[in-house]
Amino acid sequence: MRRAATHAHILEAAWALARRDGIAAIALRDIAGRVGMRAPSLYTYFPSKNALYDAMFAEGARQLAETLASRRKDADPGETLRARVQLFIAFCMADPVRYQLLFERPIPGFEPTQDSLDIMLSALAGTRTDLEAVGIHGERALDLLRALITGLISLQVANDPGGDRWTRLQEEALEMFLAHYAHRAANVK
Amino acid sequence: MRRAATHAHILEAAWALARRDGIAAIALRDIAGRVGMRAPSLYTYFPSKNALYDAMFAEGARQLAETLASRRKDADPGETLRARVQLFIAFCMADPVRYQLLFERPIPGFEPTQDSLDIMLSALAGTRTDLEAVGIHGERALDLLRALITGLISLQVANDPGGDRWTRLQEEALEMFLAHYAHRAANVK
DNA sequence: GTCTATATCCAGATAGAC
DNA sequence: GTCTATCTGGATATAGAC
Repeated sequence: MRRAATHAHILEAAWALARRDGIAAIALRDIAGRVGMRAPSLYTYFPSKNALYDAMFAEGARQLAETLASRRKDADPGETLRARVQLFIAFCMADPVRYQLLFERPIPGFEPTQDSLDIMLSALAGTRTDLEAVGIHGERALDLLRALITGLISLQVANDPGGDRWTRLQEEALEMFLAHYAHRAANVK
Repeated sequence: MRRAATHAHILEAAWALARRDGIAAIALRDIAGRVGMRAPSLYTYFPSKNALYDAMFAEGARQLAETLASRRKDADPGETLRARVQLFIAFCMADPVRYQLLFERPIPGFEPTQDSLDIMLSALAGTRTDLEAVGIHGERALDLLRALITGLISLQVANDPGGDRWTRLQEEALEMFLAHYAHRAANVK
């Protein structure tokens, strides 16, 4: 359908502008301009600006789900976990604006719908499984790993965009995390 | 002077509104209303809205500097480091909007002046010293510790405001970090 | 110093013609 | 489906009277 193509075209324009001006700064006028339309015509495709944001969120979440599902599954579960972390960080750095939309709350007044959040949750659900495969269980461990990864990414995006000052620490960070739990397990024995 | 008092009164009103509506959403009308003025009168005290933001930034940075300078200095340098981390996290959680202004870039078009940034830098300069006191040197270690703390705080603020799901992990996180470097040092020997 | 009035600009959203 | 015209509401900032 032509309609679906135009729909996709509008989303594409929105992403391009978001990457240029920031996700919160995109204007319907400009998006419309990019696809050869006037602003009111967008309302044929999206009932509101927040609906457009929600479609962007859902699209990003689907991309993340695909990316993480494609991770290399190694016989060594530690390698599988490493692959997940590496893919996740690469995904975030490949498009910082997408990262911001998915993991921060950059737009006052916008919250993703439950449907879109569900896509995100399903994308992230496998982390627990990969962690348990290396013998690490529990909510605390999951939260600590998330904090470690989040910290690396957010400092990277905020303070050294385009560089690798923090992302290059990812292997060391993961080793530190794994050693911490290996040590705890050994002490329990 | 009356003038200094009014100046402070305006800043106070700005903080109150920022905490209520978000730092990027405060309107000069509302700030003025809170201090019994009309919007244009604020221009007697601040030449622009960004100048007001900059004054808020500088104020927050001064508060951070005071807080960290007051940390307990223990005979055990590990305890001093722990105290610094604990104070820093408590400072951030005590006012998430202030945290956002100081450590994220929540306002499009606003960047703090060099003078204000210098206050921040001086507030944070002691971290390296405290780290070196426990025998941990180098930029990588500093960056990794920063990532760990940043991750805990940003997840806490974003996903469990008012709770302690992540901040309660701070001791474990610091132990993990210290053990990592202790282990590396032992291996080098 | 503070006010009213206004300039200037921007946004999202809707009505209704074509 | 797309357009023009408009509604509604918001903002920062300035001019000039008092």
